[in-house]
Amino acid sequence: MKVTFNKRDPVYVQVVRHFKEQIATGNLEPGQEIPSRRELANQLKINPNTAQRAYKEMEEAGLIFTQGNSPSKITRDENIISSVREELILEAVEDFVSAIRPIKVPIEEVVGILKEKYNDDVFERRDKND
Amino acid sequence: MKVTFNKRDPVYVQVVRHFKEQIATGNLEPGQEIPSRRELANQLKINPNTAQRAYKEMEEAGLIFTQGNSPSKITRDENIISSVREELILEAVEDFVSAIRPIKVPIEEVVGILKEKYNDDVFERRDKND
DNA sequence: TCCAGTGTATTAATCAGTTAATACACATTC
DNA sequence: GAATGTGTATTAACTGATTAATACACTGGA
Repeated sequence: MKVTFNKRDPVYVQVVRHFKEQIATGNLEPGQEIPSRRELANQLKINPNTAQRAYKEMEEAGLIFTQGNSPSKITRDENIISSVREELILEAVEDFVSAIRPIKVPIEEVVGILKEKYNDDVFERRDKND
Repeated sequence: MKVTFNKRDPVYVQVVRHFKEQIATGNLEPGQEIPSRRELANQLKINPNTAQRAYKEMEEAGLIFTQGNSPSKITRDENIISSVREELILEAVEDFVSAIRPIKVPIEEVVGILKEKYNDDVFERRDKND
């Protein structure tokens, strides 16, 4: 478990996003246990309350569930899981579109640059994340 | 002059971005006068100090220049202007790539969704902005 | 039993951004 | 020359979001 934080977005938002990505890619499986609030806080060097806030959001979104006082687990609801993936993709695309449209760049030019950048640095990146 | 603000980013940042877009598209021409700090604040319903901060950033970035106490003007440096366009595009693409890559979606699928969304709502949008 | 680890809740402190209130020098216009 | 409208600077207050500190209740196992 490792997350690289940016300074722009709130930490708890970034934590939620990280879990969503892990769920979307299947890296975290349905029913799988996730670290306790305190342990996550230790691992990521963040405050336990920040971890708690992230988990609370995920719980309310149905991404994880908690029984008694045992560690939370990833939801087993496949509908939720697949919609997480869709949501992440759509959100990224919509942000991108609203960023790029005001500049009035032809779509094909955008796609060209996009493909180029998408394949960039893929080797170093593979070392880091997988 | 009209800008729709989101709540995520600081207002002064959004103002700067708006001007960059206008410069990049040629909607604001080299040497063209822009509203005074106080007038911009009036138009956008923001605090004069926020307008001042935005202009200060733009001045430091060489996007605008100010002589004496007459209203600031768009730079006449074509290098800066074209690099603004490049910068906006590259930044958007890089943000998008780093948002989409962790989800491990095939690039062609992404491009498909992107093209679809890019052409979406183009009619209503045209009414509003042009 | 008791204790360590869990989830949960409450309150305080911190921080960035924004707004606000003034002030000053300058120049253009009336 | 006075007035108005520029740009610029300084300082303080406010506000909402975020993070931090602390406490409480529960439970499963040693």
